[in-house]
Amino acid sequence: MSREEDEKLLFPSFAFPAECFPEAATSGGEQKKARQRRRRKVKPEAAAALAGESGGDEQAKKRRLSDEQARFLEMSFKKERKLETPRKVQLAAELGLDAKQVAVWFQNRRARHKSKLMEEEFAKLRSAHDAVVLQNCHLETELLKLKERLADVEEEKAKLAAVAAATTGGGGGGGGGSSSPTSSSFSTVTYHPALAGQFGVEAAAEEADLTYMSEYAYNSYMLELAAAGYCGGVYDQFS
DNA sequence: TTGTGTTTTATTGCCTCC
DNA sequence: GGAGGCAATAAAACACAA
Repeated sequence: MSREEDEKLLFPSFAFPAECFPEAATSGGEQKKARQRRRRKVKPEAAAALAGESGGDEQAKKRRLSDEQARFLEMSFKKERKLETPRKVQLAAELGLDAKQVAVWFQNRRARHKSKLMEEEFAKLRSAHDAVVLQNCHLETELLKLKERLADVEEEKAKLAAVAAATTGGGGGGGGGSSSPTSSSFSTVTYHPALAGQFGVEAAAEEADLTYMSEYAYNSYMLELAAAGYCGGVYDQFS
């Protein structure tokens, strides 16, 4: 399985944007490609060295470090990520290893550390991304509810206008001063004249923008509506 | 036991810095 | 130009399920 396939399996629905990898976008990217193109074999002399000078019998080709050695190196790594030469030589002497082995161990340890950090960073980015997707979903739902409510209000408005036209046209001053409009199907909402303009033609475009509002802006908008007396179940949480 | 996946140790080639 | 770092990779060592 190739590395790319592997990564797709691990991170199926996520791709870092190109700007996350400035080096890949510049000559560094070419560098990387060149490196990937490279295919090498272990040189015969290196292979022989690995097999041991005595003809490569039972002599271990790769010697695993003892637990003690590994623990000691790990402690050193916690103290300092990179070794000055004298410290490297000292460590090697203390552990009975080659200075080169110590250098290689630190090199590999730094690589592991870096990859772990990247995994953590990836996890953080993914959870932030998921949170934004979720919030977007909530906002879309809210938008739908608002649109339904708007339609109801428009309908009520039309009915009231029709009633008003009928009564004024008939000439009679039909009894009593209190004329606050009410709604049978939308009784928790007080239709506020000051808001009438907001729910006209421009309102549709304005509402569409809700989808892209930040949570803060969205909440502020809802608070404004609540303060203006435009209250309903949907807005209860904001008032 | 064996096939397979993962981890660890080591090498190679390129780059940067002094 | 040599030393040291890094990315990519090879291959041994190890873990473990079947």
